[in-house]
Amino acid sequence: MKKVLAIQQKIIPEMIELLKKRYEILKNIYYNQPVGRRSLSQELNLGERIIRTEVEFLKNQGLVEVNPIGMVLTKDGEKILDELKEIIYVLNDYKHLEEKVQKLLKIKRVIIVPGDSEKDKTVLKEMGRACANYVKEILHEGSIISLTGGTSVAQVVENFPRISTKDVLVLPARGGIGRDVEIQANTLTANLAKKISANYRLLHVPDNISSETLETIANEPEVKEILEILSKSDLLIFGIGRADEMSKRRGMSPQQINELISKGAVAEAFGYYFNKSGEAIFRTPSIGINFYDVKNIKNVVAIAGGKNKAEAIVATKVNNPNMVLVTDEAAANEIINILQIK
Amino acid sequence: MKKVLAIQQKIIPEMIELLKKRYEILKNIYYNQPVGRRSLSQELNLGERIIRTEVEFLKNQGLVEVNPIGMVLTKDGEKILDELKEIIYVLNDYKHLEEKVQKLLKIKRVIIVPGDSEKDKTVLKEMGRACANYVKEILHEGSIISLTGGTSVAQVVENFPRISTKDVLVLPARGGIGRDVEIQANTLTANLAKKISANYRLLHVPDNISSETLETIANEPEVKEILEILSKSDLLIFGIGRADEMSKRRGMSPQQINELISKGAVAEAFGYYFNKSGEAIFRTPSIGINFYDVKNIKNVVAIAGGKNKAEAIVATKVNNPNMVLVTDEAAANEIINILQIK
DNA sequence: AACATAGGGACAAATTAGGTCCCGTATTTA
DNA sequence: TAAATACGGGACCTAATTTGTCCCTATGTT
Repeated sequence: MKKVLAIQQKIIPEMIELLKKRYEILKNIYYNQPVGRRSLSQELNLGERIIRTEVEFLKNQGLVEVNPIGMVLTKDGEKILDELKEIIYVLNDYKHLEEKVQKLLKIKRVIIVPGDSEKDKTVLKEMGRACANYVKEILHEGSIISLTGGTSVAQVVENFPRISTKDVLVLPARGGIGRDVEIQANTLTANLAKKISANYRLLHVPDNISSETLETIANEPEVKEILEILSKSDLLIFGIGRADEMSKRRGMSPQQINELISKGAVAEAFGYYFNKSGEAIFRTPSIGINFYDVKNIKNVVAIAGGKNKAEAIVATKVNNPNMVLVTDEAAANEIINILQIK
Repeated sequence: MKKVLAIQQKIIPEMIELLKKRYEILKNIYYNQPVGRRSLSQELNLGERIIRTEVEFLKNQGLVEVNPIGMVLTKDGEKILDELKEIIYVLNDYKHLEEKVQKLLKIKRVIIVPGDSEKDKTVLKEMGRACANYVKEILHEGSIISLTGGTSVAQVVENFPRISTKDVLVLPARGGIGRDVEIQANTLTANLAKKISANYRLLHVPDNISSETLETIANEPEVKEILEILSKSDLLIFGIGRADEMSKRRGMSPQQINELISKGAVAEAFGYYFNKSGEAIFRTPSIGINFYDVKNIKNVVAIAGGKNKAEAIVATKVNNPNMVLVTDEAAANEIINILQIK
């Protein structure tokens, strides 16, 4: 397969471009269906007419169905889309890219999804799906999964296939982070547990409270119990954020934010802020998984994409050789840029 | 590979035409190099401008080199051409075609080359090369190869790779057939022998002589010896011709030709004329391999292409289940037409 | 009932592809 | 040695295709 594609790239490169274009269109229809011609053209930055021509073609090929309410992929279309992913993967030599990033970050594995999640929302969905598939593979009876909040992890949950598991427990990695209920760790925990028919426990802690209150809460028997189980979790899924964005989203005061940034914080993950060297220089006052425990967890899966997250990804050093990173093409290339210049 | 191509046919069907076009161009440059733009455009029945655009592209890809004396394939170009053959092969599902024809003709194997040798001279060359490769594979120490004359067999010899063999003997299957020295069995025998550094013997017999003289010659000790070795040959390569064409080329009298055709002769091979039912109804007065011996030869390789040869191919029944046919796409399709209607 | 959004029709504008002729040059031929 | 041939490349015009744009009617939503 690799050989055929290499030959084709040499002899009919236009067609390979066309292949990518149609793949993008199919993918976008799939993730937004039912969707109209005009919104598609906006999403893809392609002229309306172009979309129209391509859609007409895809319709003739029986890959999309055109209804008055919008366009939908047919069964065939979904199948082709799935098969195209593999082709695109090989075409862009992601395997090679993955290995490169994996070696630079000195982690267990990197999974790269085509595209740029900043520019194309479906890429984030693909990342979620890729991550979900990976997690599904390593899940086993008795697994204790912990996860953080955030839009990326939300996509993992969203795209997690409904499966039935045995004796699996899902926990939030931290208590009450973020304001948007949809992407809070607790919400995601519950949703994932439902999808895989697992048990779950939640951690309810108010935002931005004093350290004394925090300690009191942490010593509550019920909370304490969860924290104990949490430290035994064998699978952690977490998103990586930029320090500037996350501190704002957490509702920190401008002074605090300034202090944080001036101290060199560039990344945030599971409540810790990291500087460029990968040192944890600040901890959000909350309860949850302990930084020093993370490095002993058997499977640590980070998810983050987009060029602007690259610096944060590089900075987030959990010092766990078992870490797996799910990211996108744009971030991967930028990570290489950052680390190879040094 | 098959799967990738199947997906691509669904999602970028335009690719196939383009791929074939560029393949044809590369192939034609290769077989005619150094060649100019204009003669190429004539050869391929494509506009001069279109050749120009394509050649410019191929030049940019580093596949052809453009000199003042003409265009030449680069090393890369040759490599790509070779690899493209495989793709074209799978794309057109020749494997399937080959099996179909093989079953219809009830022979051992059919090897099909893309294209139509009537319209494109390079196709005949490809057939020759394909045949040569097959023969090369089955050659072994002590092989006795016999071959007929004709343009097709000439291409086999022409495209035979230079190899060194041990104890191989090459013989003409028949004496003195045809006028064109270049494609006489004797010439081809000598040429092939040189290419594979084998021994050879020749059969010199004048054309169209009386049967008495023929017998006298056949009893000459030297000739007799060759005929005896000939009957022991284990590899026969022969071309198949149309009865009408061959009888003319052999210089038969109009009366004889008329008689032959009215008796239903449609095919000629190694000096025998066959009717539609595959019965040998006439034998050219000459000496050489015996029809009834042919069916006992271990490897019988026939080569013939072009739509108008299909009928002759079907008619030429040597009743040897070991026969292998090397032909082109056009003939193969026509053979199926003829035999499936019945 | 009004509104938003869907696909499809239509057509001009823009771009691209293709046909044709010419020119300078290098090589072969007379 | 000179003419002839065949080469690639430049130029230009035309045909064909692609693309942008606007409008229309239908359908589902508020």
